[in-house]
Amino acid sequence: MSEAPVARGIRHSAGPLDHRAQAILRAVIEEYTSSAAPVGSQTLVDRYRLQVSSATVRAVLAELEMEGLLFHPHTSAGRVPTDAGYRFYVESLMGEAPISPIEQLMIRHQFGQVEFATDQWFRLAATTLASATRSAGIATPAKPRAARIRRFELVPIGDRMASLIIVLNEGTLKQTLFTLDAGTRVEDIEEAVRRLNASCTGRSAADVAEHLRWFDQAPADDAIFGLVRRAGDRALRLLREFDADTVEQLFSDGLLNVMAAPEFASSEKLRRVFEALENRSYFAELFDTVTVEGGLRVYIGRENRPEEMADVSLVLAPYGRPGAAVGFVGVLGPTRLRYPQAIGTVRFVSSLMNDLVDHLYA
Amino acid sequence: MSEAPVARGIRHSAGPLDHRAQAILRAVIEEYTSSAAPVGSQTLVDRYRLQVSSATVRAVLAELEMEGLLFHPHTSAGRVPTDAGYRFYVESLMGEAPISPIEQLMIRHQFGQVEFATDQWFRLAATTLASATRSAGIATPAKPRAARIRRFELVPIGDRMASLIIVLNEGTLKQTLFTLDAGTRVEDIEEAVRRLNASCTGRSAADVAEHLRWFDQAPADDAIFGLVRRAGDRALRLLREFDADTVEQLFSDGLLNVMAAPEFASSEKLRRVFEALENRSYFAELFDTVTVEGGLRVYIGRENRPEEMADVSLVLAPYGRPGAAVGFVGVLGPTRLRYPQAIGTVRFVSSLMNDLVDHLYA
DNA sequence: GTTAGCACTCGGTAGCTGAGAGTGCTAACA
DNA sequence: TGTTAGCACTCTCAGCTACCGAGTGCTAAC
Repeated sequence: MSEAPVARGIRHSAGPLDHRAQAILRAVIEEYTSSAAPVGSQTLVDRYRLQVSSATVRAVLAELEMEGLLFHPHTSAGRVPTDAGYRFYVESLMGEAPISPIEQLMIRHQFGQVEFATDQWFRLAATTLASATRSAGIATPAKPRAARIRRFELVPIGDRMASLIIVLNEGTLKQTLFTLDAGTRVEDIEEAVRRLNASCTGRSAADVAEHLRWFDQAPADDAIFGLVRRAGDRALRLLREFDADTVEQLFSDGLLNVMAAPEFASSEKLRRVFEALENRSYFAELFDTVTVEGGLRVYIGRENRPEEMADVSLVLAPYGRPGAAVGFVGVLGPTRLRYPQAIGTVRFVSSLMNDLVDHLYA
Repeated sequence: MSEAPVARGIRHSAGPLDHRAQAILRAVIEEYTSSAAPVGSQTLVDRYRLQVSSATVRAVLAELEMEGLLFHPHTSAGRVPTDAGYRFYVESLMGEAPISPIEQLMIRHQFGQVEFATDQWFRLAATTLASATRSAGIATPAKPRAARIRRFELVPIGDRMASLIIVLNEGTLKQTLFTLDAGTRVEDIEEAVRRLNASCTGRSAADVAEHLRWFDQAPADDAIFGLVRRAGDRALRLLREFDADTVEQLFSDGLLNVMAAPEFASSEKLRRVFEALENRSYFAELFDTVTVEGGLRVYIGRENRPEEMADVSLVLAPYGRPGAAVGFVGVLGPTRLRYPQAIGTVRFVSSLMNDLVDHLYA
């Protein structure tokens, strides 16, 4: 997996960049970020109060190109940042742009609205990130490493059906339909649930498997034991599926913002990005390497492994509790991303999500 | 709302089309559907075994154009069907293509896999429709007109939090976090749940509101009554939101298929379609007019009200139980849709969904 | 009513040109 | 030694023209 921390200053290059070269690189990136067109020496002199002539700037640009931080689409075009250029910018040049107090207030207010709706948290996170950065926002719910059972419920629906509900430690619900034998009595159901809860509460999938084996020795014709065993088996399968599934839900919003970017006008590049998003295996892989301790990370262009993501950047931050449940929030946009804003916003939203999760453990 | 039934044969035109004209219209549409390029007279003669010359075909094409069923992008291009042309084709010309037995089997098998996972049904429907028609599939879960409560649960999470769970009649779950007063006893919670269940089971939001008023007269300092009242209020709000929200969930899959179509290469049209999809109010409106009795409907191009949807067609079918819960499945693609297949597939999938819902009421 | 023949229309492509943007180099300068 | 003005050079892009070919619509003959 590619190493891509935000705040480390490695650069494999010939010479260090002097102050002026850094300032010019920064200017190129910021200009390109807003204009999406190759940047020429004259433009830089005009707009960035450089106290030198365009000829000097050209010399520096050539130097930056030698370093691999910029490139030339063709002879007579201006310069465009390379992935390495953005990386250097992100690590050493940019100032992180904290989100404005007014905007913070608005976002906090929105999160206040869904304080009690756990299943809305991550959706709101994605939506917020999308609208604040005018890029795509992505988010996953906080997911426990190994789910633990807090409670079972078995609610009859119609004559032969019941809804088997499993409440997990963090309040997450899992549900499955469950067929009842004809004439199953309500008291039997209640007793079965009581026994299930007595023996499974607080246990993980592995533990539950262990405990269910115990029921195998019970008399096969006992209605209650039968129920317990079947419900237990079903629950076990559900839990194992849940545990195995790293990216169970990945919500994204604001893909329209990305579509609007001129680099994706041709629709073919865009299509490939969408494909990469739909194929969640990349994210599963990513989430495995981003730990809560590691904090926020930035993946620029080709640093993303799938070829389809070569033209986009990803700012990703985990949230939650390392030992317990972890989720992710992030921003996805063209490599020409406004990194300071994107990083500031992702950091802010992930801290909000942290607060929400903390409430569950208070 | 525009009337757009599948199987009615109204056409406001000068003269009726003779057999040959119909055959030619059909050929144009089927050719255009697969080639996406304007169809010329010679192509028709070559590929559709018409026993006349291209000159004759040209005369007929001109006639069909007078009727408003075809049009000419420019003088020297072939013919392209108009929305009215497709409509006539759908209503009078095409044979519905039932889905192949092998494919039926495969689809049934997939649905068998999620038989017990109610929350997966509509997702699978959308995915199936997308891959079977190579267009976008859309689906909503079956939603009761007015939700009725089957059971309450209040499961403590951490010290001061609980998860308030409401099981609705069809087994749907609603959940919200709930703060507990410090030192709330487990027995009190259990008693409160018992009382809530006793007075609310089987009731709709309106009924519950009525019954909760009764608790207002209870002593304010009684811990159990306090719990009951707060939980009841919260539940009520949740139910009302649920009832008010027509298009709570709209799942779509296979938008990539639509992106691949040449008519959407320019990405701007595509963007507008995506916008229309994201803005669910159109679907809310649509779902209100499509009744279970009315069955499957087709909306072609500009028959869709939002301007953004002018270039796409929608095949939509309801499923579920008229009195109880209704959901929708459908296919969305370019107006150049393979209507026979799309309609056949939507019909098949909606009947599968019907079967699944029926199990809940058996 | 059908067909062959033909003139005509028009979009798309290829090729050409000039304008403009931006470079890299060089020689002069502080 | 670093900076700058000047200039030739390169390459894209927009606009123009010419041409090809697909396909039409009309007409006259069958």
